[in-house]
Amino acid sequence: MNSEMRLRVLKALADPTRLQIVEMLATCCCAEGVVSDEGEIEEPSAGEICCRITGADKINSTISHHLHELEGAKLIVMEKRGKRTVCRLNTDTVLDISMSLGTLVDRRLRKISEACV
Amino acid sequence: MNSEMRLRVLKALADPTRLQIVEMLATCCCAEGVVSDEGEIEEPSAGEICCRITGADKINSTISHHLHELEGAKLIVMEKRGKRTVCRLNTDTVLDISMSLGTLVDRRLRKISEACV
DNA sequence: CTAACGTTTCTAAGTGTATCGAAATGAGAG
DNA sequence: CTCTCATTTCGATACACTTAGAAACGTTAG
Repeated sequence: MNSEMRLRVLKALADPTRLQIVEMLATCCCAEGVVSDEGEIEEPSAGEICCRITGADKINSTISHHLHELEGAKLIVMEKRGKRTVCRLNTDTVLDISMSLGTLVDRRLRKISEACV
Repeated sequence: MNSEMRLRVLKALADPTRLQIVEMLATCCCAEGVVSDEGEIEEPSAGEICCRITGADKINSTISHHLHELEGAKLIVMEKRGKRTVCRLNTDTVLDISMSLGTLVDRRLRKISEACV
């Protein structure tokens, strides 16, 4: 990850709504691979994310804007499925930025980071 | 680190000038404990940081503002020494935010994080 | 004491960005 | 095709933040 992208990721995370979306995607479905009754991985649509964040029943332009901001920073992946647009966390980018910050200050993390590559 | 503080740290890092300051403090002096000729750890003053970032010979209000923003996010520690104000990185906060993001997506990091406490 | 130095505070200007309502788009249902 | 639903795009407003210059502040040197 180059310097420009690192800044973009940090800017994307530095907003309360967007951070909330990322945390929600991380805990509720993608990281652990939660499986639905039908045996498929649950991936919330933009509208469902909006519902959980704001309580509104329909997606609004604000959440749509934030989702595309996160997509631009490669923090999430969006995929059109019929009428819906499903979203999942891009765990690679989250790990990248975490390691990028951690290796600034800790030699042990630097070794772990190298070992993970 | 609570949610409010996490957001403040991310906002502090999500600015090119401030990120540059943090990276500079991490690489040039504090993380490795670089030692000066006099046998003391080198801690740059606000003016020296400004010089390295902007090339200006004197500190300007913009850099001063950014330094206090970083201090408010506990990313750096500022200490008055006579006329100078020396700065050093607060490695604990950098590690905290790194782990906070990493543990969102990776079980292995969660274990490392627990082991480090 | 005064002068010089490093830094901070104040004030103002300009930029960026979050937010919202309304209109537009696109896909599926009937 | 028409209607509905999920989402995006557009346009406008409001707020926060970066930046910069000038003045003020505290400290050290002479």
